[in-house]
Amino acid sequence: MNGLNIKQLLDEIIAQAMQQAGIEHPIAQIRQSQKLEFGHYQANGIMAAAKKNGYPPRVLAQKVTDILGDHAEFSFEIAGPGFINIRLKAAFIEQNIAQFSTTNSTSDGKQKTVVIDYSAPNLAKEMHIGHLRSTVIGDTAARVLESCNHKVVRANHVGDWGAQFGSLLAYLDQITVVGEEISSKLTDLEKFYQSASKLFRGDKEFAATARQYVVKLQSNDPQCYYLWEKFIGVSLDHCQSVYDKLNISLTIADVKAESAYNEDLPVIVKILQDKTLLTESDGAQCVFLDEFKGKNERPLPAIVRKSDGGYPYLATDLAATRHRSEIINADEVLYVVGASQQLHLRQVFAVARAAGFIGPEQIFRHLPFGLILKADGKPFKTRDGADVKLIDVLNEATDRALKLIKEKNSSMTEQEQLKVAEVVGIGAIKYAELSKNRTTDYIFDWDTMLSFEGNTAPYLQYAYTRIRSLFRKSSTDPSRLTNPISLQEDQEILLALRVLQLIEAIEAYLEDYQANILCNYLYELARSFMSFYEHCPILTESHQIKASRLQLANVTAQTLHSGLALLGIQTVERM
RNA sequence: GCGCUGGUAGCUCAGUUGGAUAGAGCAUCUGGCUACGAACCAGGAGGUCGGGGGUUCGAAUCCCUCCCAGCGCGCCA
Repeated sequence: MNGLNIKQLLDEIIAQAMQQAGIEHPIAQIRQSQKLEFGHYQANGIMAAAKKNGYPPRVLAQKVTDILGDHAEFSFEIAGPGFINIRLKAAFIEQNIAQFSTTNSTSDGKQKTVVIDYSAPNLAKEMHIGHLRSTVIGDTAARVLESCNHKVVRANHVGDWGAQFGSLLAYLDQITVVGEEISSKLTDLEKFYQSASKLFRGDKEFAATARQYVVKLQSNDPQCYYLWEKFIGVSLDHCQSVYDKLNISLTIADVKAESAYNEDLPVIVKILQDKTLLTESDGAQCVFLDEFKGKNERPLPAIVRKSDGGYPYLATDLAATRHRSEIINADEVLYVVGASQQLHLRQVFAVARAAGFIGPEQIFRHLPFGLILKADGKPFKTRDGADVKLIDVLNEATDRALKLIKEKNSSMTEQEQLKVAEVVGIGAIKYAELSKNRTTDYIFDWDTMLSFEGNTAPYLQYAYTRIRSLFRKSSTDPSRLTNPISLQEDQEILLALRVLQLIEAIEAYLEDYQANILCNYLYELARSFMSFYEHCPILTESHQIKASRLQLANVTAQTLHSGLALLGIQTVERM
């Protein structure tokens, strides 16, 4: 974003004044104040600097504020042990809100190519609740980076290879009559998976056949390959329908499946061998790096080829690093993968670096996330121990939203109600996910997850509809508003300031891709609007005030809309 | 055993990298709808920040130690 970053501006102004006061390498430590009585922003760096230079903190603070003098845009006040509380003058906010635009983008000018590895369902299973986090978190990162004009490569590293496909293909072959359309057998995927795995467990003959199919698949047997391709196609279509319903920006074109790296696997091993990184251990080809220790301080291998000649997923992941580094030429690669994979990914990155697959300037980074748990702290499963299907969660969400809509607003057409239920229900799920700290486990409870009150997506969406309603009521076209915004009431000033802080939220988000920072920002924005809306009449005011407040409401709506869009959450005109 | 996470209000979670009297939502209590939309607003109550040491002007945050929970630690992905 290249809009005004107030925090950054203040950082420069205060640091410069500190320097003039005799501080070397000053750090102003500007923060948004927690309480209004401490101003809009505060500088916390005076005390540390004073300490370091042997001044009494308040004396230094005085010196700095004297240098700053009677500023046109800010007022400064010394408080407590040596804080400088900063207040923005209304005129300053008015002037900047007039230039505000949500479509401004990146600052530092450097466009990066960022690969984001996310979602990555296993095609041998139906998508379940466990896929929600990676999918939603990764999609947000993709949207935010794109909004900052970076080039984003979405990489959906789907599992489409390996032993678990043996029984599926054997079963598919068994139930398919020659000449019959295969996809008709796969209309109910869930039933298909269950039948296949039931046979695999209960029928020894079938299990043996299934194992043969694994071998056949790996040796590119034509019939087997044909079945596999069909199966993968149907399975991917199923995933895509979930993505569409969830409003995820992934498409079929973003799929780069595990099998896509099959031909690279021997090459990877060869390179490792040529670089003398390989050691044979118990028949397996391993890379031993000093930094990895297993149980009892034994060296921990990264196994790139198993003793049976097969390749483990570490080999595939290595091939993927090479592709992303050398072919895509990524500046940064983000892996949105569960926290339990941490050691694995550390090994992947370390081996890839040792082998030269990753250049020294390239950043490969794991963005871990925790588990979704039940209220009792155990992993989230159905009563009989099965995974909860993602599509069921989404349907439950829209059903609940629809029910609520029917209670609250029956004037909409059936079709509109359904549309709004989708937007509200799906928004609630995504927001519930994104508003929590990425790295920790969290409790999934239907009622809190699908709550439509308080700090939730519907609250933000509701704020948006209230604004849209204002424009309907007053028959005003927001794009025709050209009048300036005049800020009188505290609620107006705080709301306008919030709007201007969007850029700070985005930059804070990009530090560590913690979406809850964006959520918190949007929630505070919506709250500020609600407060303004209650306190400041709009449509009943004189022309000038009315126009100003409508203008302020309009930039708020734009900010809510584009902020929610970064999270992949939509808005509606009515709800 | 070793490593990585985490332990904050009754519940679910924040806490901008060391700042002021630790904040939200839900639940609970008190007010506010012949509506610029009450999916809301204004306010109250609720805390030994797992325990104990330490570092300093200042600690939920950094260090040490102990307790508890989750995850990971050679050929599943």
